[in-house]
Amino acid sequence: MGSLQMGNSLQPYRDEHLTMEFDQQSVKLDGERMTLTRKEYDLLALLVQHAGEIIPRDALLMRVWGYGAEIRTRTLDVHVRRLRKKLGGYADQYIETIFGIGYRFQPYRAPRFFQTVVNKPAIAISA
Amino acid sequence: MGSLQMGNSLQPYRDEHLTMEFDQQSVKLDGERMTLTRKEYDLLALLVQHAGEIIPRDALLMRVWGYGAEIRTRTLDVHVRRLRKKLGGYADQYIETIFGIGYRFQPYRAPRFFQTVVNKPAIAISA
DNA sequence: GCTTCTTTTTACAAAGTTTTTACAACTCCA
DNA sequence: TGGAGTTGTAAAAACTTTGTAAAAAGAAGC
Repeated sequence: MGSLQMGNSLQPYRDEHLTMEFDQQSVKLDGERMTLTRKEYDLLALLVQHAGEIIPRDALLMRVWGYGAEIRTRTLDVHVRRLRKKLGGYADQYIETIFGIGYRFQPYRAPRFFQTVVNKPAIAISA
Repeated sequence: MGSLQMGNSLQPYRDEHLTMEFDQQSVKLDGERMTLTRKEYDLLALLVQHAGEIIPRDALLMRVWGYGAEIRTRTLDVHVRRLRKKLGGYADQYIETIFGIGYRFQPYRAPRFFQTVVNKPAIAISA
């Protein structure tokens, strides 16, 4: 408990093109540092930390923005868009839209056959 | 916002070709993930959860759509059709029309001779 | 004050889903 | 076997959700 970074000392994420070191807040795409704004980083980090799992919009808005269910906003969509832009050609590969539910980050070339990760719920976080 | 499932942590359904995990909202046909829309999923889930039992139209319209008896609509038929399409060659095996009453989901190769399952009423749910 | 960068909102377009419509095909029973 | 009632089906319409560009609002530094 009571650590400076509240429970964010997670293992780095690493795949063919993307690496993300949570303790340094550094993200690299094909070796080049991606400069993300605070919200962009928070959003990507949350998605990546639950790679392979669907995260509902409610949950993203709650965890990244602190918004409750009553708030109606498009800021999540706009941030997803900017993340995708910065991810360039890999955008579609990485950030998947689950219509009517939310988004899912998929590790590079994660086989599409296995849509969910073993031993983890399909919907990772609830709002 | 999206009301997907309310506390339905039921046992998964599993047979020769079809598996359905209610807590993950995942449906697989011969190992391949079936992508269903919300209403399609809700409808199939209700039918599968009462496999072998007839569910009247009224009950389906009430439980999946919240419609009362006074509402006249063909949306149930259309959704059944789309489910059957996605079930491919197994459609007739799985989703049975009970003329004048409703529909019944039958487990794969469930014997047609026994029209009702032991210890269960022929008509599962009432509206 | 201005300037720059970030975030949110607005307004509309695009995509996806659900319902209705219209008619064809089927079932049941007098 | 004929016809009323029920279900199947394709296509259109209605509706909902997501994508996108641009403007507005907010925050931090000079």
